[in-house]
Amino acid sequence: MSHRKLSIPTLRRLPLYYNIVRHAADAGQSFISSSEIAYCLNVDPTQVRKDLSAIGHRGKPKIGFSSFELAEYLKSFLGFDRIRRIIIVGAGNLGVALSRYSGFTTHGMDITALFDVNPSLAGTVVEGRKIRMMDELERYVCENSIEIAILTVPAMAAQQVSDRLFAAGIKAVWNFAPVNITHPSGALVWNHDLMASFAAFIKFVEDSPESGEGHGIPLLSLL
Amino acid sequence: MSHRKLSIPTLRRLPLYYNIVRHAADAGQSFISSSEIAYCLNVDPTQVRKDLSAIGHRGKPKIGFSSFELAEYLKSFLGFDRIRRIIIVGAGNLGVALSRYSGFTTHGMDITALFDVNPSLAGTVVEGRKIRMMDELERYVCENSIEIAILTVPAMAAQQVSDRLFAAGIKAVWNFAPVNITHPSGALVWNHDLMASFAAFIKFVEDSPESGEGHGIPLLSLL
DNA sequence: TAGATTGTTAATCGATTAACAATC
DNA sequence: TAGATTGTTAATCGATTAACAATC
Repeated sequence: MSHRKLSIPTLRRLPLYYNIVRHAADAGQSFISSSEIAYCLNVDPTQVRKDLSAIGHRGKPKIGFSSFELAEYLKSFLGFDRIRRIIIVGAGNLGVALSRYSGFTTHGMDITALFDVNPSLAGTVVEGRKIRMMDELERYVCENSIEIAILTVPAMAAQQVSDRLFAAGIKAVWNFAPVNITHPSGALVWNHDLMASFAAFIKFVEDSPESGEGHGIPLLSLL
Repeated sequence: MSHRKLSIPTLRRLPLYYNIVRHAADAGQSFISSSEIAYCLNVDPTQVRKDLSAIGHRGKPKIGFSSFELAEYLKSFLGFDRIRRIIIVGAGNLGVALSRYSGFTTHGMDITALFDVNPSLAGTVVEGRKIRMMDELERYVCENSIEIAILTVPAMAAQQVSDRLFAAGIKAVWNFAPVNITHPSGALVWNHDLMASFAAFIKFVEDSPESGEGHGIPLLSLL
């Protein structure tokens, strides 16, 4: 129980374990071993056991982990069974694409609204959600106690918009703009620079020897 | 020169350095120190110097790094000045959003085509590119010597589509589907599971003490 | 020059992996 | 039972950080 502090690598692996275990459970497989999970992700089986142990889940020696139980445990631990209200700020290509992504809903993330500065988008309905104008932002965030925002505005506007979000009470921002955002203590920014990620990937590919030894990279750390 | 093998963490930081340095150069700042770069990303200045040293770039003691020169160096090192042909397979929300993202073009990534199974999308033009049907896939990849594909198909189809991509000669896949893809040796798959990343973020946020000590997380490793 | 910043070697830190007893 | 798999402690590995001489 009482996980003191999970490392970020562990935190990143847990959702991947969930995908695998959920899939096994759905396919009717009763038990799954740490080796099976580890093989899928190309990590060490010990790593898997250690991570699961860290969040307080016990397996059965000789048998493995009950797929269904573990899936439910991870689901609960990761909070996929609880609803969280989230807003998307910036209803451009990416913002709209994310708002249409069904994965959010199935993982308990309720995207309650989209915001944009462009008046021509006012009232446009995307996936059942009306695009709101930026001048409604503060009131909406306060009245609905929103704490998490996905930021998909242009880089130039990211800092300015973030300042408003923090002032309105937002505690965490998932930032897709390729800029560093300064933020008050007590708030968090998790940068997700798609281009930077892709560039690192390309470079990795080009630096790799022509004949990779198949499945040899820790896919994981590359998330 | 001759960087033997850059670590993945280093590889992920380089594009972020580029963003910062390019921005400084564009703003007319002649020189930038490792500390300035490090501060923006909340990493250690030594880290920055070590990374830059690893790719063979030298700074000037007492002065720092020439913003313009470093920006150009990183641009060249990361290959942003060379054109690479890429295809997007899966013209759904995300695939279309990515194809519209101008960042690819400005970083030398030329998205030459989109593919989808949905016949009703046949011929639809997105950002000047015609959506092609899957039966053209193999021929297109071969004839245009495409080596990199962005995979934005539903999870269920990911493995099957990947098999076709590898068979056609694709060497690297940037996979957005939340499933592990088995691939032949010599090919690489870089998973980019948006939901898993977001889930780790949310969990991190909820586990953090209410009063974070502002800007205290290594934003970096969280990319 | 003196002070500031680089480049690099050495020390630290933490994550991954190995080893192995416990167990169903 | 014997064999397989877990859980955990110890060892390894590699990335980050500290220390400091070199330098403009």
